[in-house]
Amino acid sequence: MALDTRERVRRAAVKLFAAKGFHGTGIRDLAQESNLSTASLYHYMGSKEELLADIMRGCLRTLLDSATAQTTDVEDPAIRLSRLVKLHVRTHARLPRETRIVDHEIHVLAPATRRSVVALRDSYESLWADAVADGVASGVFTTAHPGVTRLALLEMCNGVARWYSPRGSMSLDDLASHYADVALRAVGACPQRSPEGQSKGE
Amino acid sequence: MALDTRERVRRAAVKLFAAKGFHGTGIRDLAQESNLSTASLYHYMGSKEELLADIMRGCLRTLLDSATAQTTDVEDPAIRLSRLVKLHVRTHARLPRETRIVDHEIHVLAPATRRSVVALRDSYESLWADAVADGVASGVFTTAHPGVTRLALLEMCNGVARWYSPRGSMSLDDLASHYADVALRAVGACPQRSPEGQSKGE
Amino acid sequence: MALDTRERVRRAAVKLFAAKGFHGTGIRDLAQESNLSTASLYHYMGSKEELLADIMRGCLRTLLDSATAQTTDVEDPAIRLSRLVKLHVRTHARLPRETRIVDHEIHVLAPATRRSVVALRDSYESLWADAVADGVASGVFTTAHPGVTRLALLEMCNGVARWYSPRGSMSLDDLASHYADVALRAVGACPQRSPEGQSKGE
Amino acid sequence: MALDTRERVRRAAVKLFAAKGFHGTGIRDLAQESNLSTASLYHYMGSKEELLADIMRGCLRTLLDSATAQTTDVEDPAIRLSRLVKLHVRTHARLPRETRIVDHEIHVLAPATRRSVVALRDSYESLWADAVADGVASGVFTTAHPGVTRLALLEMCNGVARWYSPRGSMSLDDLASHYADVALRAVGACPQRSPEGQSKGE
DNA sequence: GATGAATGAGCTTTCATTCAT
DNA sequence: TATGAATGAAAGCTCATTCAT
Repeated sequence: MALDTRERVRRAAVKLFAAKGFHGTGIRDLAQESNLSTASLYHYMGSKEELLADIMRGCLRTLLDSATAQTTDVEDPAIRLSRLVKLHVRTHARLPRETRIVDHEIHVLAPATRRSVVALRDSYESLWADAVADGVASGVFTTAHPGVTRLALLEMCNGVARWYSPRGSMSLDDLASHYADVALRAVGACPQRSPEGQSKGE
Repeated sequence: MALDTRERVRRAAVKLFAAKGFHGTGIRDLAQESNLSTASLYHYMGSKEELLADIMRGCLRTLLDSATAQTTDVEDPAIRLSRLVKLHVRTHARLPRETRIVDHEIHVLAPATRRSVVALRDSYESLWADAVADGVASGVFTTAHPGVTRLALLEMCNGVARWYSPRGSMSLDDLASHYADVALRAVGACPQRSPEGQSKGE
Repeated sequence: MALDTRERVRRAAVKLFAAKGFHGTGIRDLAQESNLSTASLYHYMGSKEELLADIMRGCLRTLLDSATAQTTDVEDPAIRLSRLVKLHVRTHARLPRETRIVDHEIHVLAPATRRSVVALRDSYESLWADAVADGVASGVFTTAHPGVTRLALLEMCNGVARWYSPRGSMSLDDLASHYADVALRAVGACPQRSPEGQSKGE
Repeated sequence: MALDTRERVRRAAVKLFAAKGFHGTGIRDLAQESNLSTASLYHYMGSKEELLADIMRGCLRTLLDSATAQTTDVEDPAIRLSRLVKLHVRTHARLPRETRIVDHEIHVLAPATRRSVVALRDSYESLWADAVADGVASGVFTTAHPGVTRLALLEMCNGVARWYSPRGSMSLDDLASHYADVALRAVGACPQRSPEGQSKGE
């Protein structure tokens, strides 16, 4: 099954933006990597910046949708946080380039576009904030600085995208579970009675 | 006390590289921020890339020297790791822009320069690796994947540079201690009997 | 017949490089003379230096090919030398700008490019050297310093590019014949019995 | 005896202008070659262009003065031409860099300066023109195109600066005599009865 | 006499993008 | 759909020169 041209361009952009940065990647680099002329490129994207924004929004939307699906109607804040962490870690391990782009290149976007991306990110992070806040409210979590804790946990998990290798010694499931444990400990929950079994889902 | 021009240029670069990225920062931006003409800029730097490399090396050397000073002749691996984490967190909280530049812009450097910077970073990280390895060897730490643990901890601490604000609710000392606790837990040490009192030093 | 753009650029470069020198000619001068923007210029050339090298190689290749065609299978060294001189003079009179560029700007080229151009020039000059050497070997020529003689003759003929004007009082044929006579005298041959009739060809 | 600084600058300029061309030589190159700072350079020269003009004028004035001294009050046009050629050849062999600068870089000069240099050159060349004209008028020379002949002879001799090496197989005296012979033959004089003995003088 | 500091103007080249075909 | 041609703007950097010290 031949790869859709638009998708080829997207992948080229993901590869190059992650490796050399948005400003370090020229339109000619994208064209070459996509096996297209620079002019043809513009049949498949609006502008370089829109291409970047599309990648970011796609990544964040997937994350947000998955996270929403996995936490909706889940009462226990510990289970919610655990699932969020596992999903986040898995996503950053599997799509390190997309997630690094989201993490590193937001400053590039023009204000209007940036707002739309940041809004998505905020929606996603509010799932984390809610889980933490609910845990604190119900007495399951104890943390003096919920906001700080949320950010610290998020950044810790983001880091996975910068070092995880599927060829390494650790399985993705173990990794995700390990990070979930660390997170629950960080909010003062008792992860030794694991809130739920190994979740494979994403 | 008037600020040395060379230092003014360095600060301008730190500010702009951190905010807009190396490739997103033009030589004219640097000149304006330094209150210099673009031509004058070149009295105080070799090239834009050398300026970047100098900033990176300066940051890493300071970190390496401080870390070495604080861990040399310290037997206990838990104390060493604790001090490394605290220093790292403090440095990333106090110099978030320098450290983010080190973390984000290494790919920009030409191979030869990159090697020199990476060598410094490796020297620094080997202090972490040694502490973890010694702890494991002496049975104080238990971690199945020392390499992964080191990277995960480093990235967790790096994250501080991306969110910490001195105007926030958490003091730098509390933050550093907190991260040290998390780190010791992550390697299976027992931080409840804190390996040493609150160290204020850097 | 409209002039190919690439050729327009080449002619502009020939005109300007000859008049103001390579380093004295800016990319903006070339663009203006070619009726192109500076950016468009780069559709038709690799770089300013490659444009120069192309001009040089084109000129030398034409000269080499013509010279080879006119001297191959010619036994008599006097006839060969005579033809080489006439061709050289004619070429320098007709294409004074190209030939002056070849003569004046070789030092500009980067080492690798320079080697390729010098190799062409050496191939061409070896035709002269062979003619002289064969003439000496067969006793037709007498010159104590064949290498010096070759260089002196070449430089004498190169000079034509610096002063000949088609509006002057001397026809190109007369000029070429005259130089051939001088050359044969210089190697001690007897040109009064002209080695061949007036050759109009090139 | 230490070398006067002004003279050191002049020699540096001669070396570099000859090797890389006027426009190919930067003020920094000159400073480095002179062991001076760029600012100090301006104590010893007016501007880069004036330095060039000074070199040219110096070279031409020396040539003109020597030529005048050697031909004044000499009746025989053959002797005059012979001496002019010998002097010219010797000068171009001994000072190939200065003479090449005169030959190659006149187009660089601003109109006013150029006029002053060209005036000197014209004065010098008029000695040649006079010798040829007198020879033709008195019937000693026969050449249908005196102007062309003068230019061709001059260029032939100029060529010496581009190839002569003092380490070569030919002495300077032989070379100069040889060129004088060629020149006299070219104007139809009979050099076999050499117009005068070997002149060593310059 | 010597020079670090400074600069406006300029350099060659590349940028992202458009458009006619 | 695809692309050669085209470009205004900007990139990083160097130019020759001046001047206060």
